[in-house]
Amino acid sequence: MSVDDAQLDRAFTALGDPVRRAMIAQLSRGPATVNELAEPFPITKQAVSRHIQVLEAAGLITRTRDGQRRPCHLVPSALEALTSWIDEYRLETERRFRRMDAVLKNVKEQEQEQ
Amino acid sequence: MSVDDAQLDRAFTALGDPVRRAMIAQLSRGPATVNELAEPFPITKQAVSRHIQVLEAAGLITRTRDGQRRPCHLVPSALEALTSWIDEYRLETERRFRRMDAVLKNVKEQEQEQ
DNA sequence: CCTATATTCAACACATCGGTTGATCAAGGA
DNA sequence: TCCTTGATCAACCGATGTGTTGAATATAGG
Repeated sequence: MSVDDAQLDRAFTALGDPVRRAMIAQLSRGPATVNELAEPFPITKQAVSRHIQVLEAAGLITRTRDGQRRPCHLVPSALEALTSWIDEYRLETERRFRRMDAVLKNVKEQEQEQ
Repeated sequence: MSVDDAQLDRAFTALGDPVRRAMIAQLSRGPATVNELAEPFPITKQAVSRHIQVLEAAGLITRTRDGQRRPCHLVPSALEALTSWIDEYRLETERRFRRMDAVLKNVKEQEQEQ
């Protein structure tokens, strides 16, 4: 299952900020509200609220309703889509490296036979 | 093996651009020069050169020297560092979901016993 | 030596990002 | 109803990102 290009843009860009990565880390331990997510950081709640909107637009989190609170929840499948994208190219590169190593090994053996 | 925070910033941000992701895809099929990487895009070589500098600063590629050319090579271990970071939090979230499912199942069973 | 090719540097324009403050909206509780 | 709390909206500011053009550097090759 693949995602569209613009969504990959948003997701990778979202992870390119240390505040948002820390939020991801916190949310992996359970849902949290804006206030709870804001607590560790020396920035305003408004700024945190916008970081959350970025994560939500990227599909990395979803939000529910609990009275006046809007808890955030991590979406593991969205994270999985990113690792899939990366792994496709990493694995292809590693395969290529192995093929190249094999070729070099053959060359060496032929040199020894001379 | 973990990387420092600023390097994660650069790497994830680097992947948050469709041009740079396309370059990663191309480099997974083999090394390429600035000119070769520029060919698919309707932008100047200078712009491509800077995209390459971003990828290099992020540690995602390295460059060698071949006469007047500067071929780029993908660094699979750098990609692996990113999937590791993501997987840590994805897997923790999935474990938590499974624990929650188990709890809900227990509640259901207790209700049936009443 | 002279020229062509590959790449990079420098300066600029414009958009987006990440933060602020102040106002606003929505839900709860005395 | 009134006040508090949680969250968001709007306007603004400085920094950064991505593109451009034009000049500079470095290597290859006649």
